[in-house]
Amino acid sequence: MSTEREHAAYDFAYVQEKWLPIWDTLEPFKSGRADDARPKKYVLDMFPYPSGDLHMGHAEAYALGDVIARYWIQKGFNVMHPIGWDAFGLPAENAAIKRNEDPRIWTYENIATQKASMRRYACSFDWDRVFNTCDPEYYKWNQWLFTKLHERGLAYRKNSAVNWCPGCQTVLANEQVVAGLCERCDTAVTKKKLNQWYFKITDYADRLLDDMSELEGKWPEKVLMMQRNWIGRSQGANVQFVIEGRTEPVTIYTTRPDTLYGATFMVVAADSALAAELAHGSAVEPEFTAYLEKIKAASDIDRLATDRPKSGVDLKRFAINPVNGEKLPIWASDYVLADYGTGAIMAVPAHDQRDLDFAKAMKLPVRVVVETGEEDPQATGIATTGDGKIINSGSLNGLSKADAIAAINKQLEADGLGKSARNYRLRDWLVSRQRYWGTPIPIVHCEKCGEVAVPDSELPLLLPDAKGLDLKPKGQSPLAAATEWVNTKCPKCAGPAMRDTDTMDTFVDSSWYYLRYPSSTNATEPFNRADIDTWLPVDQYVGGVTHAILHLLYSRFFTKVLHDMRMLSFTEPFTRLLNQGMVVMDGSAMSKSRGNLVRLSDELENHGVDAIRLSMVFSGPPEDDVDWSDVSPSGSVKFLSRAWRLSGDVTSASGVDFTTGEISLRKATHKALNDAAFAVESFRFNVAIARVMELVNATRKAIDSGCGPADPAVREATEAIAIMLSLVAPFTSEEMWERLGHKPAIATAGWPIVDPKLLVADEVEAVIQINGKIVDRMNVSPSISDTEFESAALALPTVIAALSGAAPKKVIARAPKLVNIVL
RNA sequence: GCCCCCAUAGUCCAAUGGCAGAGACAGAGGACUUAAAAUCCUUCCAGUAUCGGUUCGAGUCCGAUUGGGGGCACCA
Repeated sequence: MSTEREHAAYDFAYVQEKWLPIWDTLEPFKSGRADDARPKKYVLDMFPYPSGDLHMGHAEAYALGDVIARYWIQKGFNVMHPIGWDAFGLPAENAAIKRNEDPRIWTYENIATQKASMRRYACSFDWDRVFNTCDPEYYKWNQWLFTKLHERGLAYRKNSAVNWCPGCQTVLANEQVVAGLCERCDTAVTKKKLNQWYFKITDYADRLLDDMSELEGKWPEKVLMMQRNWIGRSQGANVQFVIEGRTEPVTIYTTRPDTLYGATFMVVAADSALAAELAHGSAVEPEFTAYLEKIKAASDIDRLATDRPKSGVDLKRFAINPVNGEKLPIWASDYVLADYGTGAIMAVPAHDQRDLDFAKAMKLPVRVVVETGEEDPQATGIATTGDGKIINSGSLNGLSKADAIAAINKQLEADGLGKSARNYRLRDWLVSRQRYWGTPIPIVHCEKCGEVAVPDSELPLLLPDAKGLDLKPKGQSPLAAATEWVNTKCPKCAGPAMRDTDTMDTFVDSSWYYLRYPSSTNATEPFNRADIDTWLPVDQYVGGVTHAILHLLYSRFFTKVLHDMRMLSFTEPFTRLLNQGMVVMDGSAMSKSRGNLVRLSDELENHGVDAIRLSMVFSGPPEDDVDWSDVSPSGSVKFLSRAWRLSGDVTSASGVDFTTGEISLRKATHKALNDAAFAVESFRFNVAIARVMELVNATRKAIDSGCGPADPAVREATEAIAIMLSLVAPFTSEEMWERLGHKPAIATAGWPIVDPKLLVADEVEAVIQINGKIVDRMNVSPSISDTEFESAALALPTVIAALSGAAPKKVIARAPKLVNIVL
């Protein structure tokens, strides 16, 4: 039946309503049927946090992930493109407190909302694999993995000065402190001495760093750079200094052992145990204690100010320089960090700016031991850190920096006074949180047996009901108030014991979720090895750069741990990574308070799903930010209706023999298919769309003023356009496909085979240059040889005239494009 | 302070070391129309931030400078 509506202008709202139920029945994105012989591909979008409905950022991310997933399906792969929800976390808990209800309600409501929106957005997800991290069926395995890490000594508790967010009333991992502020709520982070659970990620620092070589060229350079920076490996030496009046020597860490003769004092971190010990019982103790109180009160923000004047206390104690026996005064200062290296340094003011600033403030001597050709640091106040000739340094004199480092390391090692050493900026991952809405830590504290892991048979250890618990942040986990839950018996001795009341950082949940999708309903193991071997590692991961060090580093760590546990055969989880940019408005991030928030639902209402997807993908390279003020969704609508109209103009029958079609349009079609595929595979989606636009223009022209609508080439071109558009405009392309006489779903129609013969032009216009300047052009066969090409060029009248009998110095022929004659 | 990335038309962006423009937005003009919308057609616009180098040939490679963005930051 031909309704009036079908002949009317392209109606996106009608088309959207029409196809959704049909796709629900066809389920074109189901992956991994048993009889599926196609090669496999795992395309993964970072799973969302269910805070409200989808926004513009989601719309961009899922549009991009969809292009990739849908492309590989068209290319004949069995694609798994799953989705789930990262559903534990503070926003749910805060909403629950505000609304005075269980966080489960808010969370599962939002999941339902987002899921419905994703369906309307026509995301190519395999809906059979969905799970939420707050489902007990999922977090059971979080707990199981925790106990395995505990068994291996990779999960441990320690007392330490930790990052504390007064806003969220919980501790934070180092990775969650951004410029001294809480990543989530922007409150200034303070320090607190607490006993907390850690994952020993530092054990994996070298492997996390070194294995990045296999990600080179497959992950954005920026992310690799950020991770390298974050791990922050430094190569140096540990050197022992004898302390007067102390039996044990003190070890310092330095990256510049070549400047050992230039040390004029020693500095220990004021908040270290060593500083307290050195000050203890001496005349300076009151002064030291006062100083310590002062710096403890300072926030991280104060600490981070780089131009802060140096401060410290002279401990009136002395260290002996092992190379020359000099007595060096020992100072305590907050510019030395207690938890990096050994918490003590040798100060070489001539060649380290911080030491120089301190020396100037405290009127301590400066001694140059490297001649760099720069001015005297003492006079300029600028430390000289470059290479040069070593001076004033005994046997090292005359050596270069590198040679001196090698020589002194060798000497120190021989004398038993030191050796080369490495240090990392990376700290162990603090995983306990004092909040309710997370995975309970599966540990029981028994007076007799100590820390005892909850046995596998008792997992999942369910979160107690929120009813009756006060979820308000108060610095202690709300679970502590669930006395019935807390008081238990020891799994080992059956004596009275108490449960750990903290929950896990939600980044634990997301560190292994990608392993769960292939067997998302498995009740007996976190993931099935056979399924893993089939699908993993993830072929293509898509997500925001905000996770460059948090989630992506933790996931790499988990993968390596699981590999060591012989549960995985690979050591890197994500083979390729694409980081999409943000969606911004007028150059800045969208926010309600800034008043530049664009609502996704409004945009979808006004322009339709396909136009929004197209605008996102066409706006520029995927890793660039999309500035919504620069894009034209109405331009996208215009293009889509232009493409759609072609499908109504085709008059040849479905199945017509394309090979009889008009040749120039056929060539344009095959070139577009070829170029668009290449562009998609190299993440230049905007270029791929430009190729489709070109073909739409060419087809329009062919219909209106060329071979006419009945030519088979017009059908071939229009079908190719529909299939290429299916990556980004699922509704429009499906509608075109039907008008062209095909059955749904176009998503599985298959990418047309490109005929290489149609990619070759009959003739190429070659450029003739003299001294790099264009003087003439000529048409040549694309298969012309360099020598033929060269002689044809030299025979051109313009060239003969220009040469006027002289022989060219050199002729460069690049058949069939260009000849350059050098005179 | 250290490290990384980027700079092409009014705007967003293309160009395996080989004719700077693929595509789009905005602008201008025209066709169709009683008119408008829609549609179709045509058209305008830079010599690639600056300086230097390598090369037969540089937007592309190398070095410096300027401007913008990002990461780390008292990590010895």
